[in-house]
Amino acid sequence: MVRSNEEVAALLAEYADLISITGGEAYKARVYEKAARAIGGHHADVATLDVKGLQEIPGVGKSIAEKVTEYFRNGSVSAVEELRAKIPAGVRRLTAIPTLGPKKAHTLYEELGISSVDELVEAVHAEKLRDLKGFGPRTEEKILHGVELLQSAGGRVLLDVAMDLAEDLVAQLSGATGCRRCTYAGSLRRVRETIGDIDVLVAARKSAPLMRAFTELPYVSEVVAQGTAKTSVRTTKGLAVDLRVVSPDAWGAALQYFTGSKAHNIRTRELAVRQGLKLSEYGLFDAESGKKIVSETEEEVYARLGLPWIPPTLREDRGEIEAGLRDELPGLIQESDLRGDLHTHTDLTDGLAPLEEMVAAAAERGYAYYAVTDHGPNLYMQQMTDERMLAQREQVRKLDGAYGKHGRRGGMRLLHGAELNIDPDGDVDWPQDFLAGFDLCVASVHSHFNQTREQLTRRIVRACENPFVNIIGHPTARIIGKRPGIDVDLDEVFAACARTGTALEVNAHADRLDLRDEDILRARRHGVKFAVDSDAHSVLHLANVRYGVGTAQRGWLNKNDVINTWTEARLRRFLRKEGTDRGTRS
DNA sequence: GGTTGCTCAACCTGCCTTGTAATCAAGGC
Repeated sequence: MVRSNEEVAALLAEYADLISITGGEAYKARVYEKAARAIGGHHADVATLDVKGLQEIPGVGKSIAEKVTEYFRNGSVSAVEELRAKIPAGVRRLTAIPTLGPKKAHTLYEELGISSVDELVEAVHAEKLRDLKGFGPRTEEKILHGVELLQSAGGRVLLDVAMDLAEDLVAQLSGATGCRRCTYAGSLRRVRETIGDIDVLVAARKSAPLMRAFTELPYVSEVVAQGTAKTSVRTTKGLAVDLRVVSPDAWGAALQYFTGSKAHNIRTRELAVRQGLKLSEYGLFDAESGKKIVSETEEEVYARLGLPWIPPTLREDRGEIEAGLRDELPGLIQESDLRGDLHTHTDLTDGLAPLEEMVAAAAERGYAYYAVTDHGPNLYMQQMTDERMLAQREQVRKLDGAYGKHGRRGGMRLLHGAELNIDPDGDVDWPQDFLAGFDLCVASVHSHFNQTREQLTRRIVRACENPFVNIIGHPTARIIGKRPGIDVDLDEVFAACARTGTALEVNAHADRLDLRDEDILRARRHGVKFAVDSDAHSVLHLANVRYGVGTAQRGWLNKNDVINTWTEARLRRFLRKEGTDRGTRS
């Protein structure tokens, strides 16, 4: 995301919160929330736009456009400052506590002057809340509990953690009495990079046995709410899980509804309304007669709205409705399209498994080719030398062809490569004559993350211009929840990649997912190619490519965009950087 | 406050589920 867009999005979101806390018009708050999302996801830098240009962003009208330009002119927005003066920042933070919304936060501030989480905890212990209207002993307990959760878990978990739990839940509930169908929905089904809570959906005639089976699972530590339609629990690891039981004939409508996203659902709902229909989790109905039209499958629901079935990874209101109406949805890349993995490690450097084991596991996955790319010598802790790298190459050449592809002839081909370190100047580990011996090179940033934007941009562009660098590994170097991405002019990097025939990685490791979906969308417009790689450091990691494929789908990639879906011959041509202005090797 | 259909007004997805005490707030997609 462009940094200035991020700033403006945060400012507008804050304004929306302040409006709801001060009891302003609900619609007004919603409009600012919507504009914040639209600007956050906008492809161009909003700092470069004037009022007219800003108004072309959907959801941004004259008033918001003027506030944005005011922000870039003065560094602040007077309307926001006025509300900030009324409501201390800490009050807004109170609403992050589960079960405590804007109304209660406002009451706490107005009546007791509470403006921070610490003050709130103190007030609860002093039993000051009891005199307030709407606050009872249970509310006090819930607030303390909510604060604890807020401070321990921090909310969202990584995709792989959520997926492991969800798949187990689905397996368990599928075996329960009366379960007709069971799957996970929500942001997990859309393969978002982090998951706030897991939504599990079951089709059954009677809900009670399912709810019971659910709450009795061994890793359920707390039942937050239990009803006939919905039960919410928290697991021993602090994850929130909702189970919803729906009637089997409403399965499609419910799945569509609970998969979201909210923004996507708003759009589908609008489509329904315009056609005199009403869409809810119970089905698609005639608005006048109330007669149910369809609800059993997602395909039927979408079809009746005039849409093809939309893959969950696209359901973010990023143009998928419009594309669907024109019947121009992309043919998304699938995991089965991957013919190989181009970024993996062995125990020669920081991997856990020896070469033979990694290669055997790759062959097991049915790959047509597989690249071994251990770290070069510039990451000092890896203790790499020319001799060790060349010895590995010899070993790779010997194994090449020894592993069959599903037992068929013409076995999996092995590529010998390296993951080079892009140093602060944009140079990499070895001189060109040594690099020429590799089949491919991934180059990545591993240190000096705090250089200036100009330095970082130049650094990566120089790496792209190296005729032996084929893939930029985890391009922003972010670690989700731990380290933000480097401050780099991605548009300049994308242009350099397109110009030099350098692919960008979609690193599939769940704590990286780098590039991220939004940036993939932008890069694609520059004509960049991608490599969806596991960056596996162990046999188990090879399977992480599923998250990379999900992320690539969220970036609207088809298989032609991804070099490791190509045939070996086409891939090798790309690796030689032929036909680009860096096609000087070989 | 923005958008839509049509010049100013109507509409905004819209309803469900749950818990708690307050006759409503919070949270969900």
